Amino acid sequence: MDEMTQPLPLEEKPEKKLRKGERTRAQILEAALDLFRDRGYDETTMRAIAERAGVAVGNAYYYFRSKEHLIQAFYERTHQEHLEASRAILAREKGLRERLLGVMRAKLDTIMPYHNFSGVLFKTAADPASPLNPFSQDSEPVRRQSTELFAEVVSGADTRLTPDLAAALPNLLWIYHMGIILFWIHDSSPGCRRSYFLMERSVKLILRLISLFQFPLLRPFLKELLGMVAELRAP
Amino acid sequence: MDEMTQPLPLEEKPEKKLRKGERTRAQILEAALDLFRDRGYDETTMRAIAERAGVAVGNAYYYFRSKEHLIQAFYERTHQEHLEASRAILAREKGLRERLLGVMRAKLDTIMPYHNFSGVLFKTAADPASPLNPFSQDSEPVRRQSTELFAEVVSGADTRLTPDLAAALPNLLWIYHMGIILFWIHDSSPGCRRSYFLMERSVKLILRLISLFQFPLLRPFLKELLGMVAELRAP
DNA sequence: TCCTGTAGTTGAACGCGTTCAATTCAGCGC
DNA sequence: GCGCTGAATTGAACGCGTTCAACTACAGGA
Repeated sequence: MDEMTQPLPLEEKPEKKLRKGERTRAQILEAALDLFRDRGYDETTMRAIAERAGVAVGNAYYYFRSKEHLIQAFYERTHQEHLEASRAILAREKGLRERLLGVMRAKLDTIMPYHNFSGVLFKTAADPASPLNPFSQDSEPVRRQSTELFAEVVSGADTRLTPDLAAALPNLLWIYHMGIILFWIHDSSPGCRRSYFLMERSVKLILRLISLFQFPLLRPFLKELLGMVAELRAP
Repeated sequence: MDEMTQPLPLEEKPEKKLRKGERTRAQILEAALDLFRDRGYDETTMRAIAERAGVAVGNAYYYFRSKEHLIQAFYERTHQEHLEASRAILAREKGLRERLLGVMRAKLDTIMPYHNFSGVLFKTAADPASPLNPFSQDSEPVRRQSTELFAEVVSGADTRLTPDLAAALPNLLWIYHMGIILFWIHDSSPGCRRSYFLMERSVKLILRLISLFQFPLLRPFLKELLGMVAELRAP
């Protein structure tokens, strides 16, 4: 119901119709999200979206390159919601465990309302050719923001970490959180409680692992793990 | 080039045309896989498949419920190829490291020719509603066979393992190998060498981890990890 | 006021996956 | 041979996402 996704009025010309295209774009997006929520993605046609928005089919393609790109708008919306929910948690909690747990729980809470049709959503997201897939160039901003969030989870905590581990953790945690989401997508337990269970237990395990890595016995192992990740990130 | 995927001649009637439908089915599948490999999935039309198979387009739908179901045939075929390639390796190698490395390398070698359209493969596989997704009831047989393969990798090795770890390893290794495939799908490096690199390095790490778990210091951690996995498998 | 270029808009048309009523084929009892 | 039944096969047709040549609206300079 709220106004547009990327409302960037660079030049403030007249008050009312500062850019006609932006209004049309918002109408199309709103129509699409409404229909997606009501009927599901596959059951919503571009013709129906255009009709509800009061424009011709071709016009929708003037503002959104494809039907999938309409999903991306939704995707970014939940992403923003998660960032805001996380900010409150990170301002409150200081322990690494509480911070990670809070951010991960906020993530699941944010996407929970959309579990029904998340399948189609992430189905397209899993395609390497799709602009929606989390590893693509197209979604680099969202990925970077997300990784920075985990960087703040780590850096703002009162836990002491070795520099190399602290540097690698944001990316490792981002991959970890993708794994939890992948599990959640396939989770059909009531309320997705298995996903919450897995998340809580695995967060516990991660913190245990982190503290274990303080022991000199495990340092070589950690070194090798971090070396591998570093080499993969810089081909 | 070889003959059909599921050649199960239950009744041996005449020699040549024991079941006409089976030949047609094989022709369609062969045409589809050839075209998928040469042009990719999206660029291959059902009309092109039918034409190459020498049948009408509707006939393809008599044998395969959808274009996606043709993927499943591919999935099972590469799976079988991998099983056979692995058998030779497991008969030869006795070290756990060599066995796991060999099986994982065989996996990548098997699916490499199809890297072009593997994206679509995982795209459909990621949809929880799809019968193709690796966690579904429908693909349980393949998943079980695959897990049993990793069970043989572990049980046939000369490495000594604690019983609880040995019991959980097959499932953990199956999940690990899914992760490698996920990386491979998004790997655009020449010859997918990054995937091979990740696989080799991570196999090393896994064996290091396994030997580390012999130390009493890490036993509680292992216990907790195995406990979590067990609880997730039996909801 | 007219001209011109750009942003915005249209809808017919294309190729696709998929469906299905209609048709042919193959095997079997008589 | 005949008739029957189910398997196999056909191809036109449907609805879909997407494209694009053509059109309109409008701001700003001459």
